[in-house]
Amino acid sequence: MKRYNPVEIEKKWQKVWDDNQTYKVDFSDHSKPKYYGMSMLPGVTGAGIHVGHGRTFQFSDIKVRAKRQQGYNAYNPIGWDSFGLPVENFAIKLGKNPREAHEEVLGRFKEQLKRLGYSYDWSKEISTSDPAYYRWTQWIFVKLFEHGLAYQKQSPQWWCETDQTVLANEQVEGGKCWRCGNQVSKRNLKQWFFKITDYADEILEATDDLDWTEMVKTMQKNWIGRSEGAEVDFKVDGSDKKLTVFTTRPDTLFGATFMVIAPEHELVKDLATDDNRKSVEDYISQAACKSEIERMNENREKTGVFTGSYGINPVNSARVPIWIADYVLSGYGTGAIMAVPAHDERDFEFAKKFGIEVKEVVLPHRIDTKNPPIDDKEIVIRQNIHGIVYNPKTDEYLCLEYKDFPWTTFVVGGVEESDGGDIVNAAKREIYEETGYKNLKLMKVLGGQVVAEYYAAHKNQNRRGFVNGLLFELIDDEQDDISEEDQGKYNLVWLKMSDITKDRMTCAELDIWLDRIKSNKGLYTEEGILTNSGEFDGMTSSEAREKIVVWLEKDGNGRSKVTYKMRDWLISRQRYWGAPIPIIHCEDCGAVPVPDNQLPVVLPEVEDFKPKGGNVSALESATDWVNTACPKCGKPAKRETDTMDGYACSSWYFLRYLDPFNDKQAWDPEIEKYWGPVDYYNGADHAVAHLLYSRFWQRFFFKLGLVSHPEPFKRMMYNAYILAADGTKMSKSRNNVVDPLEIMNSGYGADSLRVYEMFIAPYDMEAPWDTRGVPGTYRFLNRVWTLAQEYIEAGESKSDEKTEREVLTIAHKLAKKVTEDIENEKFNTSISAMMEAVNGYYKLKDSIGKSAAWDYAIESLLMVLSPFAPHITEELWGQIGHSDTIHIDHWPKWDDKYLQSDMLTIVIQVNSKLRAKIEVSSEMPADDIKRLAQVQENVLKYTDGKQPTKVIYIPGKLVNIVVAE
RNA sequence: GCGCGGAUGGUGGAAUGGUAUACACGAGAGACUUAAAAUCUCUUGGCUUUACAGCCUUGCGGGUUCAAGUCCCGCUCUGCGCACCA
Repeated sequence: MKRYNPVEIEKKWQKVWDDNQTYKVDFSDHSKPKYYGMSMLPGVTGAGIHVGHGRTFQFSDIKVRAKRQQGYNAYNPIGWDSFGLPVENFAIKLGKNPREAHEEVLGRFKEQLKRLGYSYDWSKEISTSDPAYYRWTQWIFVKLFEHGLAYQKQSPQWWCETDQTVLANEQVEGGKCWRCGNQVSKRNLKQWFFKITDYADEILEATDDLDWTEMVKTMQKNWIGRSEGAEVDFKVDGSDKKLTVFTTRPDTLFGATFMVIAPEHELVKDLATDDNRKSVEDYISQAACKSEIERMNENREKTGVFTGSYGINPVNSARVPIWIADYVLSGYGTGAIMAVPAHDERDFEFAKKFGIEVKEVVLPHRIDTKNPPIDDKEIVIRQNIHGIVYNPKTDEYLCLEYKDFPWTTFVVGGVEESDGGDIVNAAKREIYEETGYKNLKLMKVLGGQVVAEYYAAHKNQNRRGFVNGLLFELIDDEQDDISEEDQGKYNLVWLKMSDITKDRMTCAELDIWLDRIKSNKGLYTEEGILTNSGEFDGMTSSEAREKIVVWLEKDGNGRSKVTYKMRDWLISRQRYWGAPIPIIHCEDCGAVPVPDNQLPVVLPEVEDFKPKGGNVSALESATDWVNTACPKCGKPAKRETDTMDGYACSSWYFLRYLDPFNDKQAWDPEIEKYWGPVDYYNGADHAVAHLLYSRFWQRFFFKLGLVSHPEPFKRMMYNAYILAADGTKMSKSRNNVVDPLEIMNSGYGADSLRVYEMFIAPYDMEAPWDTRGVPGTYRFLNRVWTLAQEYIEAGESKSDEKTEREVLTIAHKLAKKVTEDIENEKFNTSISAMMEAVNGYYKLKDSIGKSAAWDYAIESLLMVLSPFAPHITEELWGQIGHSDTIHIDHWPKWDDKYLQSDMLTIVIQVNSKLRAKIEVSSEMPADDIKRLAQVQENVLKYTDGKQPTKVIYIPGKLVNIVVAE
């Protein structure tokens, strides 16, 4: 018997696949359905991939392999993300030119990928730093420029001191550079941007319909951060200027007691009065020095200065002071806000610190669900108080439990004339009258009023109560008797906080009181009913919001407005290793795009490519290259010296994969129409960068008619991290990586590793790496090998009909299970199913041999295992007598008639507890099964002679006998 | 703080509302062997029990249901993302 030698057979088959170009795809072959799937473009930085990457590449390979076997013309592409900061930094570390550094380690990557047996079409390999590729990246830049989607702007942007370049928002993670992990700061520079915000709405809207991992969709939606609201113009008092603010809460406009502008706001100088100029200027220069990180780290303690100017609130002509503070961001909205301290936490903090008025304009609103208002009944307004009495000795609260109704309440009452309109007096009086307690200390007034709506049955009217809650502490037990009438109505009870629940208490606004007893927040930031808001009083927030905006629009003082958190994509980099931005700056003509016939703008060779620092791009030194002629007027002009963000290169590569050698266009739209869009099995990065940028570009191409779908990735599944032995994410920078070559070289080979990578956990769940698991899958493949060898060596099968049937049941079940699991992308359970099947075959091994059943069992096992372990299956496929490759057009069909066996196991429960199991023929009628179930010995023990109240039968599964206990 | 996940044996993990712990790893026992490795077979959630069997168990507390890991309500812990976005 031949022994399983993975190292030998893997080498052999990899060469055969290479020589035969087994995985080469002919795009023009439309005789079969197509399948296009891929994983991320690998970046070549470092010694090679680790097993975490392996899991990602593995996954798409299995998916594509399965499709290829199922009769698809299936394409699994490969290429290299070779431009950009990561590669350049890697080169600097190596002390080499980026091109040399890249080429030096590329071989290692290729070796790893080939040794892992991925079914890439190597004949179509691409690389983003190849001029034949970036010629088209530049062409796309020019197209964007022509459509007004690439523009230059001076503005404060993230700057990484270590990497000496600006970064996009998406490349700043928690205030740190995505590459080097050092803190970044802001610099005010003139930079190139792609106008992704133009597509924000479109992208956002399409997100819900994508067949993507939900988490990524959520991250993208949050990143885009759409907010609906309004812009409101405040006139500046004593000036013809106006200050425009953005707010999502126009319903709180009457509560604006001050305004705040960002230190970078353009009106800063105009607003600072002579008296305040010095302090304003000091504050601005201070804010400019402070890094963004420092701003964040200062525990968000609010700082700011008064400008000396006032704004006029268009709704009520209130004169409100204008402040400058760095908690208002210049890049969002209009860089200025109206501050409503009563209804916004940040404004509240600021107002408290600087002693500014807090004006409440929105009251919380609750409708009593137990006694809801009835339509068409009169609405009566009441001023109410809730007196909540706390006994610190027992840690209990005083409540009234009514005798005639299922009501429990705090002390509730109205404010009477005799109280002088004072809610504290009213509450004390009511507590005394209803409970007799005399000695109380006011702890706190529980915030502002709350509006509670309910139906008062005894008066047949709807009531809208404006309720104040007051918390008292009991000083001592001294108590007078209460009236006999009241004694007949209710009992006094003391309840623990844990017993004061929504179900027990008759109080629609209970949650608000409990919240306010526990916390000292003192402000209400949600929606409610308007108060102190002139003609809008009594309206709900949503109603008022609309009416106020309409009212503002009429006088031109405001308009509804949508704002996004997402900013435009900053793409210039002051670094050498990237696609040069194809722009020529001419003194007369301005920024002129390089004409198509002059593309590519080839990246010049320079002596010293290292970053120069101080906003100077590395390409400045290539003076021969920089100095050129304006394509428009011919006068001397200078080339743009910034290069493009590496993400630009990787935003369209899946399109180039479909036409990698085209030198007339970026890709042929006809090919894309047939092959796009792609299924994407992505690594755990880039959720808001690459995946968003690509969607933006694809939509742009779609508008130009260059692609047939508005979305680039039909299915996108996002894998979770592989954790290293130390429990942290596996990565080069943490120095905890496991090299797949190491495992393969230790004798287990690629197939065992591949199977283990998929077996370890579902793809979208993070999983700790444990190399000790590989021998387990190696053992499994060995068992497959042994099974096949015994099958080959045996003659005619000696099995009887029953065994044949058992073999077929296992085989057909397996074919169905693996086919479905692959479709549903649950590869870990398909491997379990294969292991189970092999275990089953082992039990029947004595009968192995040539027969219809065993032929099918062995062949179908090899076919379903093949995407996971392509080498061993190809080898055994040949050994059992096939001359073609297993990897094309070989997938088992199953027949449902083999899936069920003749006998069923029925579980019998008594009162839902498992008491017996019976084997019955699948033919047996339900009534017979129920009857049989009830006479089982162990069942009788528990039914104890009683008649069942119910017998539930779930066909083919279980009987539940319910008896009274 | 906000948003999105996760929590099941010693470990990784399975379970369309219907036998919880599949499949593996690890551990233990046995067979083969001069011996070891490899291989094969069996055992393996906890407690009680010679056995039959019983009780308990899916982070915690409630609820719905004949039946809950799964659905609903309220928590705890944990991972990830965003974070002064008005």
